[in-house]
Amino acid sequence: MNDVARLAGVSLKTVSRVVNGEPGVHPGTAQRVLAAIDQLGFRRNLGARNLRRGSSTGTIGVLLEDVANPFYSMLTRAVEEVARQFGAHVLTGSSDEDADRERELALEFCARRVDGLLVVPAGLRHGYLVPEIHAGLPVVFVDRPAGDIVADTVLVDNLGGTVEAVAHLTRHGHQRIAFLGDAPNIFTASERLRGFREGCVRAGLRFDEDLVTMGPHDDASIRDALRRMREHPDPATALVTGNNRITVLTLRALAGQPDRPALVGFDDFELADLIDPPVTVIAHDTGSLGKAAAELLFARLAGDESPPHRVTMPVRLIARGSGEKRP
Amino acid sequence: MNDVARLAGVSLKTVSRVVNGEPGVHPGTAQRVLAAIDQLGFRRNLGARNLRRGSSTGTIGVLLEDVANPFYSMLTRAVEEVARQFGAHVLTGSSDEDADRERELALEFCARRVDGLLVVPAGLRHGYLVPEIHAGLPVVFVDRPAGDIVADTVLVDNLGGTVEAVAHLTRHGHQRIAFLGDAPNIFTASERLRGFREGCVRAGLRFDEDLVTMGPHDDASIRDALRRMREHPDPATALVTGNNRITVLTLRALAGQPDRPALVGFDDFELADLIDPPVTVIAHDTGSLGKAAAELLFARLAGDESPPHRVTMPVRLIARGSGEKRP
DNA sequence: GAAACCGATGACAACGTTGTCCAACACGGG
DNA sequence: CCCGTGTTGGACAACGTTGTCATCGGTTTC
Repeated sequence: MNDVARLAGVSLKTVSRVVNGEPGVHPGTAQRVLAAIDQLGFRRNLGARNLRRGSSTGTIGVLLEDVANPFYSMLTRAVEEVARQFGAHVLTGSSDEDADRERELALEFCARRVDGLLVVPAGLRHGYLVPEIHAGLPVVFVDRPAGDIVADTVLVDNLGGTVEAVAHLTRHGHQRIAFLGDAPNIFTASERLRGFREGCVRAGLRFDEDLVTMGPHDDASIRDALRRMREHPDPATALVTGNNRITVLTLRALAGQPDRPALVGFDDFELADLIDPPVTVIAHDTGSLGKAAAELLFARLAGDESPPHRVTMPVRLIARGSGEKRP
Repeated sequence: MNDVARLAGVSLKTVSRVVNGEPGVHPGTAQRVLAAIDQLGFRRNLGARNLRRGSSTGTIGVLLEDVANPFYSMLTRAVEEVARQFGAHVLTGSSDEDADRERELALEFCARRVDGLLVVPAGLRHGYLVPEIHAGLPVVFVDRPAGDIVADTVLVDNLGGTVEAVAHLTRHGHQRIAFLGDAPNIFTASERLRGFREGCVRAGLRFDEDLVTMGPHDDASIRDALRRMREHPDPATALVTGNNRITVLTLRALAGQPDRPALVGFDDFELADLIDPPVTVIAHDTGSLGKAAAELLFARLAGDESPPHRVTMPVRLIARGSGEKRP
């Protein structure tokens, strides 16, 4: 900025005035300044500006498990969209379901003075965020609640969704239903398991531990679980899968096999309708989830001081066929 | 930091020393300082630190079309991974294939003093980046080259891929092959069209304009193109689709139709193997693409001053069945 | 016992920007 | 001719941090 001032033959402050469009600069002078800026390729340092003005950085941090997972990338996109409306930008970080990494990233983002944080929590302890929240940093938890603090949270109706999945299968005559869920320390996984139990109870089915396999899962563990469920003395005729990744692993394991069980998967996914048979899913709008969370965050930034919200987004069953096979 | 100093009864500088782990601080003093830091929930302001030290911000910007597109989210993830190794973070922005928005985002990121920029260019003019590049900002273009400047670029073998797609189809007896491509102003789309032509020539086929339909595409335009190709006096028996989105739209349009044409799609996608028939694709490793680009960027940041590189990543045909149907 | 040295600490300027305040100047009215 | 007024430009401090250098006890060394 000094160089610009020198080249234009004006003072530093005048350049600042021009850059900020403040009134009270002679048009001719402004012209000279702009020319100098152009010639030198000057770009003002937003960091210094924010420091001096004490203003916000116009950046929000998004912490999630893996930006490459379609579920989260849709979420990120929705958040970016909202952020854009508010003139903000998005810093993303993948925690890989590792609480330490999540914490590390969160604190790093705080040190960069993000205006707010959107977190899909991996860990269960979030006490480390208390000082930040206390200092005025808005934090919204998405998809899973914070472990040990109360804060704004936007969830999906995990329980209702799995109850509905079981109901759908029983409506089509299934009595023996298996559940393939993710690691039980993950909130959504345990909620969905709870919903599965609840669904069984409501349908008057006997809840059978043998038919439940929780993760973490890979190709082998899925095949294993499917084999056990097939070889059970009273085998399952249908199954509920706990998230999009498990559903895909299951579909791959079942591909080409005769006598495939009926299936309802939690989470919709692209091409679910093109698989044979088309996959019935419990769908929730990931975009809306991200949008709701981001809007909540920006409402806080705009000064909303009401007590923490806890929003649950609805889910809906999309019947495509895979759940309708008769036992 | 002042508050911490006061609380600990030391000078500002001593706090700075503790925070930075500089030697020469009495352990007892350091203890007091750390206690004060903890009590006040102090977190140093990285912006101010970078300003004073003139050091880098440890942030790189990634500009792409849409973070929600699986192709780009895998790219982002790979970039994030490399960035992490170098202790950097990632600021993402979706340009939505809009050159103005891309420019706006790029300049905004520059004002935030990102250390480098990874760009999947939407526009064709990148002169606006020249001052920045000249000022030492490394920029790597990914998936598409810059319009009017020379810079590091990491591409995919678009031409070779489509040539191979056509060859695969002709090997299986097809003589009439259609091409469904994206908007011709998009580099990858025009390259792939070029490859398609080239493939036809090499196979000794007559290149027929009637069988080529370029985008932008939506559901209706795809159905339209498919209808035209079916109703052609000498109809196509096979088709090549120009990217993952077009492939999916096409699959959906063809679903349930009798007498489906053989198909080879550019870009691999999840579940391609589970569709009936499994979809033969020209695959390229998006992760490697992002990794290569990010590594190039960080090499520049580490001081590599060699002339601009232009890397082309290989593609490979994954035959799954959809390309093998006899005409 | 003085000189030299060491470890611990602090005062101060500076990074690039902007807000506050004042100076210089031209102009018009009395 | 003087004063008020409005327009334009500049000096200076401050944002939160760190690098440089100085200070100040206390200890070792000759």
